[in-house]
Amino acid sequence: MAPISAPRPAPTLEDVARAADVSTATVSRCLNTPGKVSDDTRLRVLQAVAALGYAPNFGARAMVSRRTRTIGAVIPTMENAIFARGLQAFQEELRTLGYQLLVASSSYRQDVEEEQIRSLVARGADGLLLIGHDRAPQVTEFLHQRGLPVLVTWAYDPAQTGVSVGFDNRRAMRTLAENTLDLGHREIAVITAPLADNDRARARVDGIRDAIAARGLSIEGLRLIETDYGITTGGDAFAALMQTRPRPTVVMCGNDVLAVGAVKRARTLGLSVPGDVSITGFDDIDIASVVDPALTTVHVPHRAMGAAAARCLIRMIEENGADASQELDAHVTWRDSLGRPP
Amino acid sequence: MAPISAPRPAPTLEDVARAADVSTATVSRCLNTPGKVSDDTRLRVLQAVAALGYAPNFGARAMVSRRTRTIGAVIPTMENAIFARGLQAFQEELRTLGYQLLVASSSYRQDVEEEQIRSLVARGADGLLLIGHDRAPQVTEFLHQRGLPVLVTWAYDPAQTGVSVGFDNRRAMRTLAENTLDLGHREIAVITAPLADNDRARARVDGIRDAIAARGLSIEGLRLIETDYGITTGGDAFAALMQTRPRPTVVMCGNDVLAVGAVKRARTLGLSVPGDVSITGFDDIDIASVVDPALTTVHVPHRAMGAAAARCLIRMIEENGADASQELDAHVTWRDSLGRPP
DNA sequence: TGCCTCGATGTAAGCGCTTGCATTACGATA
DNA sequence: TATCGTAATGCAAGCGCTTACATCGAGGCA
Repeated sequence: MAPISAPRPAPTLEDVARAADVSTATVSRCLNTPGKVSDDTRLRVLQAVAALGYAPNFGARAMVSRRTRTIGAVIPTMENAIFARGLQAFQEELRTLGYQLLVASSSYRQDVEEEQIRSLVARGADGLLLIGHDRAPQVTEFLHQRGLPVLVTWAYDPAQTGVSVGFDNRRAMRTLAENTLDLGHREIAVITAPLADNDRARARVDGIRDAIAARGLSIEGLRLIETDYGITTGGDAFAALMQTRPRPTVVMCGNDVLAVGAVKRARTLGLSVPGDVSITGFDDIDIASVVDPALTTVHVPHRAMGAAAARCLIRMIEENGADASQELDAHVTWRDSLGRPP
Repeated sequence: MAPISAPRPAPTLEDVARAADVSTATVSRCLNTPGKVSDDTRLRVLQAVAALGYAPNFGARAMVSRRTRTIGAVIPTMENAIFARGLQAFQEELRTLGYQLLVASSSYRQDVEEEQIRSLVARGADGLLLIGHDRAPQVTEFLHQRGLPVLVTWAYDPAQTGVSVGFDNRRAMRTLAENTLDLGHREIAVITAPLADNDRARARVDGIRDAIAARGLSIEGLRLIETDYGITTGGDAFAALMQTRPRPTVVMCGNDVLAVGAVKRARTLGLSVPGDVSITGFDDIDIASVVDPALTTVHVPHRAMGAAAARCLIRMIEENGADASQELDAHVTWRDSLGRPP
């Protein structure tokens, strides 16, 4: 049992001022605008700061300066590697810019997201990072009237208003689908995350439809299963699709995790990939190259996106301008899970 | 371009008071201690609150109440699935308890961790979640004199002071090593994350040594490579170990990512796992069961640990007691990468 | 020498909120 | 009817900080 010592109250500006024998204003200036203070005063003050272990009180500073140097982010879940990785880069960049990250996750639920957004705003976040465009109008309205800088990421949709840093999910998936069609596939099935409230997932499916339509082929035969994020759920969806007739020659998955589930299940079912059936992913997370056969997927520059988002958002805050949206490249990465139809 | 509307300043308590024709004190009471206000006043005030879209100013409230309902967490990196998953659970539990999560990452660097800890404290975190016990004494001292509740997790070491919620890395790895020895392995090699500043990594290696020593075998021959977290780095280390003579019959890895790298490289080198060489992991993240052959590893209850940590920390804060440490079970999960020596 | 300029410092007014204490109005009690 | 207790409300201090403005002193210049 550690000895119980009365928690010493944190030293205040006034304590420092007294120790250095100056006014609180001077201490404040030392810390914020060192140029306005003479060298020896500054030295004295800084020594007092160090001696007392002084750290400015966040609440007080926030109240008077109307800034918190805190950025709020609401992501669906950290458990998904694509968000974790991008968020890590976002946070690292934020740190170099002198900001902290306040994170909340919505578990892909729009109502939770709204609650989290309001909470972050109430906590004085100077800016918000949000994933995708799908959002109730009253939330957008709320944010807009608060005049709070908001950056949307993990998506870049020219049709949407608002600043975003991301990639074009629809176009990227369309390219992959075109490659699939070029190989001769005609029986296409899709496994996707639930489409409601998820513009990225919808865009990816739309990309597949675009490719099919552009070839003058019929969209009718396109089989599609929506299922929750997970390796097992992906496998189950795959098994179900393999029961349909004519049997799909390729299963395009909305993300790598579902695709990995499909690949694993294919092996269980005694199907060779891509010999009997091809499978594609999306995101290019680690797992995509670990699974056997390695996934042909769409590579998304998660880290670059996170870092770019941080810079863009801070620019919006500090130069309070509506920064321009930024599109990053997401390209097909060829590995082994996509081949010619049997 | 969205129409530029001057950001309306957030309404204050006083605005609400004026609208409801009461004093600010009454509004404050309505929000915090509704019982002390008459029914019709309360109704009037709440209507005004809704009409104005009032939300209390966080800084002001924090300053006067000395609470922020914010928990700070410093983790090595979100990119590592084991932290991301646990943190997600931690955050979800926090949310149900009415707290927000402030996250920082240290990139496994002690100096960065210290900086982040100080920053979180300055921001008024009501409590801190930290990973592992390794920390400069001045940091522990700082935290202690601040009287701030601190919970250590991802580790449970009976020899350490301070409250922790975690598992015994050393004992878990010792068990796995004993299983390995039981299978007849005598040429053991180890790939680990850098040991400096990482008590979990050291504990795992010590667990292996314990097992060997307990069998009366010599520790001398134990080959060990420290390398950064990553699939590729794990593979490189594996390749290097395979050059040593006598060639290891088993490579025990400090975590699953390194182990996956080793397994993939073994295939490249034309070695069969576990026919020619066995490989073990630690953590049991998704990737462990995706790789082929699937990893024999130590299963860590990341989600349960995160949730338990949240409950424990909040208890420490709200009942300001030194809660008891909690040990969770981490057990060996048998899959295919560990077999008899050739 | 006297006046002005300018850099360094101090003074004090809030920022928006909570809360101890004072005040008010009412019904109950004697 | 005079007195008192009580519930509801208001008043105002103060949390720790930033910053506009006032003050002071030391050169520089005529």
